[in-house]
Amino acid sequence: MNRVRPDRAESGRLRDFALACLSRQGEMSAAEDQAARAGLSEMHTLPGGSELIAEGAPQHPFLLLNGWGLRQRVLSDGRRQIFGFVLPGDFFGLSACRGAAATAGMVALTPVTVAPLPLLAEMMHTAPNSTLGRLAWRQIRNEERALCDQVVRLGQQSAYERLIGLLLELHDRLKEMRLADDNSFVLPLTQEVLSDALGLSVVHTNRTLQQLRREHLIESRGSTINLNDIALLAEIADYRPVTRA
Amino acid sequence: MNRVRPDRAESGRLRDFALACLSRQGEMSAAEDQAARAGLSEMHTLPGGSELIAEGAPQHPFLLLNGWGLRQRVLSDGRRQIFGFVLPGDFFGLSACRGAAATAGMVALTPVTVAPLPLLAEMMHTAPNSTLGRLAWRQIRNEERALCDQVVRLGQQSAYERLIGLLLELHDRLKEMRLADDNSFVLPLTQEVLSDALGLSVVHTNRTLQQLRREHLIESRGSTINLNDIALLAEIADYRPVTRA
DNA sequence: CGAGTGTTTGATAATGTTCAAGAAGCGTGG
DNA sequence: CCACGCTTCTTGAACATTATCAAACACTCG
Repeated sequence: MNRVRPDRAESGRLRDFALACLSRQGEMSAAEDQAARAGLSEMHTLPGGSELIAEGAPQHPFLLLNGWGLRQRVLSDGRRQIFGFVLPGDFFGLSACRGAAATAGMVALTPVTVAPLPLLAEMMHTAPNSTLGRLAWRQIRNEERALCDQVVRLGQQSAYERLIGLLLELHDRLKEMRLADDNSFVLPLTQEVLSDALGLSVVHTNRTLQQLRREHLIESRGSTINLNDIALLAEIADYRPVTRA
Repeated sequence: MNRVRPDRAESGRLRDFALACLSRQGEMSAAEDQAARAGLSEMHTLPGGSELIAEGAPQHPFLLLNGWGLRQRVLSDGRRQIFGFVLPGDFFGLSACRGAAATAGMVALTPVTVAPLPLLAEMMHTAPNSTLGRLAWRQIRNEERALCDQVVRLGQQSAYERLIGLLLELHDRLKEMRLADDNSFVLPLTQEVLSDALGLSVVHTNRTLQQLRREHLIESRGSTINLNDIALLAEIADYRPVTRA
């Protein structure tokens, strides 16, 4: 495992980011704060492509501080389905059943910085009304909600709608973490990854993206993507904004 | 609400079934047993088509004693995606966050008999290691697992594979509840419902079913369906048996 | 029997995939 | 700074899968 510690300035920035995430649902108790800081002091960076959780393996809770991950399953013939993306500020490695095997693999898409938060799994069960406990449950619920959205996309929507729906979801989630502008964000995904998430071939994803660009619904410079008319996009894809209460 | 109480013989049978479901994960404490019996004494039957939980509405925990339900979302243009089916012995109306809005609607597909179990939502948080608490979590985890399976089906599999995968899942789950034979079961679904679950048109579902029959992989008499070679079917659909530990 | 719902069929069209190859971008080492 | 190799993106053409439309048939229930 190619673990590296982020440099001093970066690690300070990430610690602040983490503490903001952790107290989004309310102030942490002294004990929680201490546990969180202990976890944060162990933050480390892993290269893109690292497998953070193997499907079916036991899992431990982490907070993603930087970079993108994804949750996936690989079929025996090599096909891959991506369930969703894990963004900075998301917790991962949580399960409703303590110590249960992971139902999905978790892989780093870019280099990622993560911090272990073993207490999260504990508090989820021992102190469900604590700040950390509530965070953990909220994460599980948000994941369920995102999975449902994914099912609807794949089951009922056209390539065009699927792509729009996913872009809107990512934009929403990044904006909530203050990692996106009002109508643009950095999308570090190859078209192949996008395709595996949307259940499309790479070629078709490419052509659908081109169509969106031709229609001036999106623009892209490098990996930055611009959503030109979010209200219109949302209507096209029947998008329901995430209520991440 | 067209509530009806099941007749005496039926209600006794269902009570026994429920108690078996409730103690599958271990014996209930005296308090749990009492709460369960209180809920069971309020069991009632609703006609097919009843909406048991509205999407986005607050939800309360129930045990499904008889009949089939489904979890779905309806898009604004009328398209419907079915997330999965709720079978006898399943709990529904549970959420990781107490009092959270339902992420999916729950509708009775056939007439259903249900029993309220308000304690389940409580114990999930207050006594996570109790028999009922563990049951509740297991249910949430199983739902997540089933949702992932559904995403893989819709995203990566052909109509042929999807249909097989769903039939195998239903058979497995029914068998676990002793509601299916070794290789046959009653499938009370119209092809339209099946289509909305599989993300296919009714016509295509029909033709795919015919193909399976032509190849002698399945047989059907009325609504009873026969899986003729489960091992082969499982291989075709890359099916992973549900570990409902 | 008649109405309604569910299933089956054929013909045609849309959507998406595969294959193959070329162009563009990007990091690395000389 | 350039050349090289690699990955990613783009394009065209042929093909496969699945949807849509329209109609006939079957079954059940009142």
